[in-house]
Amino acid sequence: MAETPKSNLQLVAAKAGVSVSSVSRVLNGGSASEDLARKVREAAAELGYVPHASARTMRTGRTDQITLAVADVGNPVYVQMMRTVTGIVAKAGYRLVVSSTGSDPASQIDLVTSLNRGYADGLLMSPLRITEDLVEAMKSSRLPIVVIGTLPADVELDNVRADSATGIGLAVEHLVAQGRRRIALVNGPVDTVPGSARLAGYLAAIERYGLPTSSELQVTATAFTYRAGRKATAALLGQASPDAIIGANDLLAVAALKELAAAGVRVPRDTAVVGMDDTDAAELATPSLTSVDLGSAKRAKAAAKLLIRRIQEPDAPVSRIVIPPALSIRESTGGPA
Amino acid sequence: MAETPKSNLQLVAAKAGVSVSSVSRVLNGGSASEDLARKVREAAAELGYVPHASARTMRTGRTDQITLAVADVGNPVYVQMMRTVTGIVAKAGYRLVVSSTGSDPASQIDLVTSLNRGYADGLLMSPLRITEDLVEAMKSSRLPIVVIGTLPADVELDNVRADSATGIGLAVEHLVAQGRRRIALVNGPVDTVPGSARLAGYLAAIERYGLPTSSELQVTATAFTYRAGRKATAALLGQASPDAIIGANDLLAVAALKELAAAGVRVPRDTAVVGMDDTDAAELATPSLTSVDLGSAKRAKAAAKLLIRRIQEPDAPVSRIVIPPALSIRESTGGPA
DNA sequence: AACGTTCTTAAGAACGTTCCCAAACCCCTC
DNA sequence: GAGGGGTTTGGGAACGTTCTTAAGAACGTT
Repeated sequence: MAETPKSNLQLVAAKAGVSVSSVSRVLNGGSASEDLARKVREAAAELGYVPHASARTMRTGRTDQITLAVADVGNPVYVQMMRTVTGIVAKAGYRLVVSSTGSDPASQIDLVTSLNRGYADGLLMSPLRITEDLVEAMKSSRLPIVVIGTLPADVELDNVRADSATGIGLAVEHLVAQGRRRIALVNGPVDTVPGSARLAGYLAAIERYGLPTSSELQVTATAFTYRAGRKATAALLGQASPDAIIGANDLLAVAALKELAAAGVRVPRDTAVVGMDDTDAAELATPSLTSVDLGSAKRAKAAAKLLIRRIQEPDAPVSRIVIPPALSIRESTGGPA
Repeated sequence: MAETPKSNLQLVAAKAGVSVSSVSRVLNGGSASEDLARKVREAAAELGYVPHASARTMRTGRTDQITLAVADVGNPVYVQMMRTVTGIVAKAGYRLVVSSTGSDPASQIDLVTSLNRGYADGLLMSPLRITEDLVEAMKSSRLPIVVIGTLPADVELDNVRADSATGIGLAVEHLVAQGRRRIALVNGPVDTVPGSARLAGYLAAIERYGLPTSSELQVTATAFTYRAGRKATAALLGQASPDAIIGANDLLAVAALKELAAAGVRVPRDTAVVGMDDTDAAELATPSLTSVDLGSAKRAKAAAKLLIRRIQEPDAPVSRIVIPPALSIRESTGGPA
């Protein structure tokens, strides 16, 4: 390989015949005579000088990195968030470090404490499960953290949340308007933040419309994944015959679509299906999937901006932002092809 | 917030009543008397000491970070790679920095040179387009780079490549065995590495089986995305009536499925469809998608291991690994439901 | 009791940068 | 031509860690 020699300020200074501090000044846009600036720039270019990130961090305390922690890089809703956040963060001059934590609270606590190691200026996280310990760790962090998702009311941390309850309300309203009455829920684990929120929203909406609230219409997948969704839907179909199914996220809903197709049930004629998150997967499904847009892209965008603001103004008041849901109607509930 | 005080070795040393170097020694597992070790550990725990990453990097030259550069975080094949790499890399004690470069060569060159800033110990990249400049930049990098994808033969860099040509051969063989003869290709941009490889593989296979090689059977999408795939397939159907379509990746193939459905063409009865990459999207599609497994997970795994090895032994001989393809047969070519 | 050996601890340099502060220089005015 | 202001440049400390080197303590040997 055509080795680029390792270079530093000192070498550049020597080559240009000036002092180290002058090189630093020129390269960081400080005031300098034209002659000096030219010499420095030439020497730097010739040596292929690039500043050493850690050394700079040490001196300035800034890393120009932001960490995004997600439970599962394979979940399309996180993919959507990553895509959005990458853009925002890059525009503000930060690099994005993506960390896949799994759903385990312990590894998330690790992540939060390791933030104090100083390899990021801030943390963006969307925890699936929130424990007291995690909240404690987040509160005592020296570096800013913005949570994408719901937090207990008394926690003084910036956060951007969805409104699952209203979102499910939209789905139920839409289904009821089409004459559906036996509306089932294929949920993810209820000990997770989205899982519990969606169950509560479902129950509230069902009651509001005076629909049957049989426990046979509620099943819980072991995870928010396609595979778990297939199993849960199979169990559901074995114990009830719903005329509509709401999946707690798009993957579960797509799984329901596939399981219904395998069972010979026609969608939407016999059973309508609604997903949540309105990810790419909803559009790609066949039939395309009506889905509750919980604003994941907007949430990610708002959270990233919030974090960047807080890094710049650590003492700004705590913000809590709620992104309102919307319904994207597609074929799986009789919408346009 | 319950501020954790900022702590460093000096504070811990003062609290324990010992020297800074002793604290460092104890915490890094060097030899020390039991008494000293105990005092140090107590003081460290009490202050909630965590070592400062950049300071350590400065001294040791290691960052414990590995960067993975992908063109598009939304492409399921990259998602698959990310998932695999995250695991391998974490097990070896590295954090993963994911960088979304887009398909622009300039930003990839930026990335390579910025590697010399020293915020990662190595780079894993899967470039869509390879230019001379990019190759030059990669060759002159001081830090190890492993390329996932095909490189010009004379480039002395570790790389792990797929065998698209053989992969397409498998697809064509499978289709021909079912009596298909008008086999179309929905390709991505041909100025990309996968795009050109797939076109070449397609042409070779078509010729090998003595099939008609009409240019009307070949269309090129503007990108490897669903949306571009819909347009390209629509154009294809306007100019030819293929009895099979090969998509250059799963997203293009899913787009073809949807476009065929919209046109009232039955899959696989009228037209069979094959994708490439064998991602989650293939299984989730309806009908489920036969797909050429180009070993993306295996490639990512091999590349990550190669990079870790090279970081540890910079002078190891250059490795070129080829992962053989396989065919996952599903409903879209008449496979099992 | 003096000396050598081994083990434990401490002092201090170094990594590459930024930035405060002081030195050097230039130009103008009296 | 000496004094003053302003601008340009350089010296050197500091960030927090690791690691080399050396000093000191403890112990055994002659």
